[in-house]
Amino acid sequence: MTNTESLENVAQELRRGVIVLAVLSQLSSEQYGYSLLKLLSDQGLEVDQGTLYPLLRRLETQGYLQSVWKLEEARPRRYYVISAEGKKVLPKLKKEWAGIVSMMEKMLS
Amino acid sequence: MTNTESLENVAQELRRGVIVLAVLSQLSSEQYGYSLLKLLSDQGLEVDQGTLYPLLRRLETQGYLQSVWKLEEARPRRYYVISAEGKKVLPKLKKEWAGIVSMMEKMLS
DNA sequence: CATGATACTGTGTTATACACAGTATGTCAA
DNA sequence: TTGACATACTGTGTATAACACAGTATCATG
Repeated sequence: MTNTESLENVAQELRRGVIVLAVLSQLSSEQYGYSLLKLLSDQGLEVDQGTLYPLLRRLETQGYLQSVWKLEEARPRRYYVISAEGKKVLPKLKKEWAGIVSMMEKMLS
Repeated sequence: MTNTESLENVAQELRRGVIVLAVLSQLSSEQYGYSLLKLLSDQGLEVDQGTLYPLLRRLETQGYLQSVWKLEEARPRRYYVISAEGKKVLPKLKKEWAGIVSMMEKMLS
């Protein structure tokens, strides 16, 4: 493992934590996996397919997301939206995040 | 798994990511495991022993930390400090972190 | 002297990210 | 029209890491 790879790993760990929050926050409007992937990367969060798709399924299993297959479009797509449960959790997560940010601000200064 | 537990899990994921950055930033001055544990929790970051100790060993293996046993004190303690490699990586991680924070700020607004 | 805080090691389990492979359709330019 | 590339998803295997849990032992203090 090279040094740059190793740094990349640690930096990755940092980014990893926010993926769930990012996904939940973006799914207030309906998205399918691939469009969400693009939406996130547009905003600066690069997520691998092999990470996002399993994550979506996991969050659905945990009840934070709902999904439907839409077959009427050109190409069949599985659309995800935040669920009622997810909507309850999201503001709590945002608060948690704000807390982390201000904590780290103090710690790093 | 109850709902509160489940929320706790997701919130935990969020916190998890910053632990490495927090640890590296705090180890500019020498600390032993337990004192670091207290130092972090004083600043609002609760980390489990079973998480912190393995993490310290891991970061040492990866070359970001150095450690020495100090036996001369009342009780033998393993002291950790950031290594030269760690000092190179830390500012890069801080930048990465700043990037994540501003990205999430946009995403959540 | 008992109790709780301190201080560490080690193991097993589970969850998770990610790599990798595979499938298939749409689009567009040469 | 065909080849390449983007789109869009599923599924499996593996390495890693957090965390629970257990165990050990010393120090401080009421």
